[in-house]
Amino acid sequence: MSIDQSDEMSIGTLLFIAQRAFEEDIVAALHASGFEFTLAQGRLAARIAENGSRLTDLASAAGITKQSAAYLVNQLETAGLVSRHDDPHDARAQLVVLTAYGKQAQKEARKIEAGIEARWQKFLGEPEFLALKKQLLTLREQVDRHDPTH
Amino acid sequence: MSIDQSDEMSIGTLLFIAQRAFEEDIVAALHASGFEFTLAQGRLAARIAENGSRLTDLASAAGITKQSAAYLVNQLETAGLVSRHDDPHDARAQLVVLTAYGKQAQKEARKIEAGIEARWQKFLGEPEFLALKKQLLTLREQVDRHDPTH
DNA sequence: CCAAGTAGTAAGAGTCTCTGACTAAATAGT
DNA sequence: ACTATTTAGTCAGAGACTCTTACTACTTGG
Repeated sequence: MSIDQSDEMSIGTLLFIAQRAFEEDIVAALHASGFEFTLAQGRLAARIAENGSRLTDLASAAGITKQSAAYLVNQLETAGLVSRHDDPHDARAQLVVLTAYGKQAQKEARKIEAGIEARWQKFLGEPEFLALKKQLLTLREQVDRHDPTH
Repeated sequence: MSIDQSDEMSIGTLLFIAQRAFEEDIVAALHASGFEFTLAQGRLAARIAENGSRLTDLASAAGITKQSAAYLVNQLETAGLVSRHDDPHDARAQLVVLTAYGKQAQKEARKIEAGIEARWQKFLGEPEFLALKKQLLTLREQVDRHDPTH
């Protein structure tokens, strides 16, 4: 975000435009495929690990409070996309796990994502697209305070 | 946004992480400099042209409804960052213009932005950083439905 | 001059997020 | 073991942002 003119667009604004276009395309395509969820729900669901994730970890990964994460997990649960299970190793904790339906949504989301990436790769050229991803990955290592590898 | 594992991070998620880090850094730095505004206010203010912008154009550029834009402009006006003027060429329209204080905030925001960009450039290397910006700019031409050059 | 389109407002609801305060379980240091 | 601290999650309430629907006023193109 910035306060500047549109003809001197900052990298923040450029990231914003690309990022939102990506998200909107996914939500629209998922909607067209019969899956109904919101941006915030999707962002959280995207961070659920294969064998389940703790609420606190999801919140941290998504960069929101655990209260906000709980709100979203409740909605995903109501929608039948995730279920909660007690963590066998910690009686305080739960594991949020994708249901079969949730995994179906995940599969569809991945397919849609791959389609968008393929389209973008065509716009930019393959080497440029791969370079873009690589640079964003490098950037993430520097800026993501929730990066699990930190 | 996606539903996938963190170790197979999509470009959407990577864009999200970088974009949010950028915005959060700016808001935090502006706050430290004594300017108080929110992400949404800043995103809108960033799109106000030198000689003023119409509410509808701001809304379109920011990708929100004109009602939402009006809500944000009201807040920016209350905070003394912008003022509204009648458009001399169209009695229906207004021009939203940065006040002197708003321009001061703009100047500060640009300085902060430049600092973040410099830091990122150091992380990535200059040619890689410039390539990143160029690729994002190309992407914008393809995906931004609100691009004025479309 | 009239029909259609455009700029902006008004009211109200929905979504997402936060802060502050809390319970219960785990853990570290006596 | 016992206690203090930390961690996982919940509850309640408020605030920020956005949307939809409906409207007024002005402009523009026949």
